[in-house]
Amino acid sequence: VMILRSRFLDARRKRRNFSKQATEILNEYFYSHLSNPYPSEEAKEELAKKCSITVSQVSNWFGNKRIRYKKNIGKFQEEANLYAAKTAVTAAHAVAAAVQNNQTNSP
Amino acid sequence: EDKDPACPPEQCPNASSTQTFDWMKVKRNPPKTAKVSEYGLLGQPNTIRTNFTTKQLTELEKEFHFNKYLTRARRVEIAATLELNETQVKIWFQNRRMKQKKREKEGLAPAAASRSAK
DNA sequence: TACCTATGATTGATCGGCAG
DNA sequence: ACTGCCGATCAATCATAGGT
Repeated sequence: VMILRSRFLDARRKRRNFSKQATEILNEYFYSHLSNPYPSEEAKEELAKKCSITVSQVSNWFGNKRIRYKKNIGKFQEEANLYAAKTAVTAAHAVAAAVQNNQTNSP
Repeated sequence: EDKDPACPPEQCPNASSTQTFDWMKVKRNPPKTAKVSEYGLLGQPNTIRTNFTTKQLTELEKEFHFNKYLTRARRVEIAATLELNETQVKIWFQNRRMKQKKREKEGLAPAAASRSAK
């Protein structure tokens, strides 16, 4: 096949892993939205800013994460529980705040 | 901000671990790049990702720089020349346009960022 | 150094929605 | 009803980074 793959030998070779904190932020979002891990364009921009990476990289990360997660859920179980527990608290607080806020201004 | 459509009122009373949500079950239909025609025994309709050759990509790229959009006639011509079906050529141009747009976007954001940093 | 897994990026093709 | 395009995503693969 002469490995026609050498057709572009692109930027993929200069790949650098994201920082530990960036991965932390992305995983927190992913697992706290495990029921629907599809951040909106706005959410992606926010994540990109927090992680100091581009929106495309955020998209790539979620794309890879979703595919790899469902491919082998068991392998991510530990990680899932870790983040689920970590974010369950903040999520609960957010819900509580939302509920209270909803009560104060309900027509 | 963002809402969680799944489980509004009371939830997570059980399930120590995570459940399997719909997005995890999503399965895409295999590519139908097949040419329904002959394939005697081994029913192997090209249900796999086509790997374009360097020659095909070079030609497509050249055509793209000439015209971002294809006309029916041009598409037929190119498909024949590169031995690809019209759908593949059409899809290649669509993906190429998206790629172009993404590049332009990524190419302006950094500039704006450096300016705001000053 | 060799080998294997984790991970970011690329890309042909699919999905849903919209316009003509 | 049918077709092309867009935007997002999928899914498989590439090539490198990291660990043993």
